[in-house]
Amino acid sequence: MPASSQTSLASPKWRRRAEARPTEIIAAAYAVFAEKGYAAARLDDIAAQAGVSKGALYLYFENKQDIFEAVVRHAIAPNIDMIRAMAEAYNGPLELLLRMMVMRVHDAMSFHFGPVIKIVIGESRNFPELARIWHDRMVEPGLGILSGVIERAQQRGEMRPGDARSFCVTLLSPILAAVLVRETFVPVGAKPFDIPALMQQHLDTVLPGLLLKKPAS
Amino acid sequence: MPASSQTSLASPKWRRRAEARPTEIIAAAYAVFAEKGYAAARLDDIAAQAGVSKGALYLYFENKQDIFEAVVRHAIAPNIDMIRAMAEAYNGPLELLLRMMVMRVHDAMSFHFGPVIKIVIGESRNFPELARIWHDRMVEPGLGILSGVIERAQQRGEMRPGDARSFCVTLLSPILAAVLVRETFVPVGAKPFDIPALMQQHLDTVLPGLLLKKPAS
Amino acid sequence: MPASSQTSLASPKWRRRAEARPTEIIAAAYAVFAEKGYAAARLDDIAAQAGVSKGALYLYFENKQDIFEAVVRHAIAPNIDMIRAMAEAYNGPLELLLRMMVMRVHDAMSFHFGPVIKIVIGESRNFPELARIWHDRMVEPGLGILSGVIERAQQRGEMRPGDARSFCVTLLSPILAAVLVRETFVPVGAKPFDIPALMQQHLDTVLPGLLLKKPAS
Amino acid sequence: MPASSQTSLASPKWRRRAEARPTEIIAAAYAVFAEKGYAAARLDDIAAQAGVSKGALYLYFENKQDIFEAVVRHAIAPNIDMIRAMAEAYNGPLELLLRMMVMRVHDAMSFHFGPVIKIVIGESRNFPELARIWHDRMVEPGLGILSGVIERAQQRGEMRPGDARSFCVTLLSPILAAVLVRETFVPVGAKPFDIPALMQQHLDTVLPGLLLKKPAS
DNA sequence: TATGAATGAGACTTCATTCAT
DNA sequence: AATGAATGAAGTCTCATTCAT
Repeated sequence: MPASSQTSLASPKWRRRAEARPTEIIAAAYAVFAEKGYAAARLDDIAAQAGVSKGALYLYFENKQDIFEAVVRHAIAPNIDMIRAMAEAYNGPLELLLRMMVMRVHDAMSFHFGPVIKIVIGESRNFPELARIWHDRMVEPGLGILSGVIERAQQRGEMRPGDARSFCVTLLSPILAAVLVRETFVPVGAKPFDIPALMQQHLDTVLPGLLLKKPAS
Repeated sequence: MPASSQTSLASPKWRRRAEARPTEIIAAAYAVFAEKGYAAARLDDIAAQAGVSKGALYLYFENKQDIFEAVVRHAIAPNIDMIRAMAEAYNGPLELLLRMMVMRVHDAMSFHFGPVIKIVIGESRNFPELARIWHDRMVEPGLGILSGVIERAQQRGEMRPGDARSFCVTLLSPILAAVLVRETFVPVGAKPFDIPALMQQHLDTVLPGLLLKKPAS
Repeated sequence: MPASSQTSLASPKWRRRAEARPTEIIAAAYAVFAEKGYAAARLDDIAAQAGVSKGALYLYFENKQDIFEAVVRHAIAPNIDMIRAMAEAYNGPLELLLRMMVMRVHDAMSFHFGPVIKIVIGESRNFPELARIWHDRMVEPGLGILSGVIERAQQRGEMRPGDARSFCVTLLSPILAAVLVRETFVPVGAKPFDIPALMQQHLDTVLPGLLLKKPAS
Repeated sequence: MPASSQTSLASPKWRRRAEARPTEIIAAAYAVFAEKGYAAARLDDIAAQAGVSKGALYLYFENKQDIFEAVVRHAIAPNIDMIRAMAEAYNGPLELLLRMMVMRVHDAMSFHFGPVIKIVIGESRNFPELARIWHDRMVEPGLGILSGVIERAQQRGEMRPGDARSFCVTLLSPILAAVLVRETFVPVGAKPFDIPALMQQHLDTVLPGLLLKKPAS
């Protein structure tokens, strides 16, 4: 197929800029990985879904794992940035900040992470690099931001003392549980949770035990 | 945990013990699945770890999925029974019951489920039957038992009103989160949680918001 | 295996005479081979159908091929003997003898050989020994007997001259064809032949061209 | 018949010829199936004989059965078309048409079907689809064409009355018998038939009993 | 004589990766 | 930059045969 000479100058067929390709592949890969899990996802399917040939994947990525790492990075980056920005920019009552941050994490988990985190969890033994990426870029920064907020509040006397990272778990883990239930068990017949209502009730239950009356300074 | 130590004394090479075989295979399979995940676990490895030939697996199980289902059933059965027994037999203060049940779930997750639930989660799309088993035998009964306790306490006026199943999530989800972190992220450098301490602090934070003063009857 | 002393005198459990076993196995094997063909027939099934253990097969037969050879021998022996007896004992008009012999072959093919000859044909490349048995014990003797009858009739001037073995083919091949059609194509929708009627019409058509008026001596 | 002789001149190692591949594979498969039968034919051998890797087979065929079905179709198609064309185009004496059609069938059986029909027969229980293909595309159309010729001749008073399909069996079955003998028993020592001579004698014997003097109209 | 658990070679099939074009 | 035919290693599963009891 000596098409190169013709294509390079005239082809209106391949006008699509090459820079868009990796993103398209990542989007396709997200969909396929979400549906099949890591091992069962076939590069054929990813290529077909992305509208490129199987060989083209290797122009942009090293191998299958590299593609999944890109998917993970893409899913993580904007969300953690947003959470960090929120924590830094906020300037209001503590309770509202906590509620907003929790809901922010909920949105991310619910709409962007669900299928991916399942794979990261399931394949962490075989592909520790995936777990490392997720930890280094999502778990650790996320916990750092929220526990920073908590620690500063503790220093101000607005929160009860205690291990800040554990408080993060108390606040956030229902999101993880609810999303995993939705992704894993609802398809086989589990009664779904109304996740926003669940989180509302959770925070209403938990926050009073965490927050201290601001000392009348 | 190879079974050789037990076998070596009872027989020169190996004695026929048809009844023990399935259990040995399940134990070996648990180990291999825990290490590799579902797809990457090789039947060769399971057979080798169980000390039998590859073909012998098929004397006791239909196929790979059947082996994993047996692993799941074995991991689940004793624990859910124990939790149910505890809820039915108990006859004391509510708070203590809740604390005991939560710690019971923690023990199960921590020592028996961790690696298995990761696989069930990761492979639920490809093997819904696994998710179904887990849901029908563990999630639904477990939630049923605990939410039953909660609802009865609500009727007695000992707990605040609200969706009982959501309260279960509030109580239990830190266990899931902590175990997943331990299994998934600690191996790649995450700072481990002191899970018992975390649970203690969690319950100390949450229970006061859940329990009502028993009306002075 | 010093079990003989006990079994030989007292055992009421194994009263069934050992001599019957091979025959039972052969009968079971006939059924299984007929249903599955050679390669797909499993010794498990043969053993189960015969009501013995798999290992027991090897007490009476060398291996799978040996079992099938026994099946072939059993299917052949009585039939070829009967045909030979008929040809030797007969003492009547030639046409009737020919009709009787053809119908005899038809009965054998129809009721005893059908499934077996299919296998012998299909596996002749892999197991030439099967083809050899069939040829040496069935085809060659059968053709010999019938062509002997024909040649003697030709010498007496009662049949037209020509290659006697080819005349055998003219007489007998419709049986083969009809049985193969019945065994092979009727199960997938072919309109079945009324084989006796077909053979009647065939002989009515063919015999006049073969037989000569006996010279009025 | 390896294809190397053809390939060696056109390309240094091997040129991409996607269109040729399936045909080459079918040719190789024909040879291997003919030698081994269905079950014993190994895809390794077919691939090696076709000069491709094992995996390449699956680029063109679904699985082993699909390959054999392609072999069957390839063997059948041209022959049945030719026979139909002959019956439709012919415009001469009936006896000559019958002789030509029988010899046409003989050529097909003798040179193209022999090994394949053996497998179809032998494996019809396990792979009814093979029998169905053969029946629907070869047996039924073939019988239809020839019995159509016979029925029209009967209506014209040129053939004796009787079941036309049974007359087909009378005419054609020696071909089947002779080819099966050649394929099955000659390799283990059977005296081979001179098939053309056999068919000549067969037709000379049978046709006089089938044909009627054309009424002097 | 009889068992049936156990073996292990070998088959089909899949799919990530490569490479000539 | 792009293709997609081709590879080949690896995995699951089957089953004839063996052997300790």
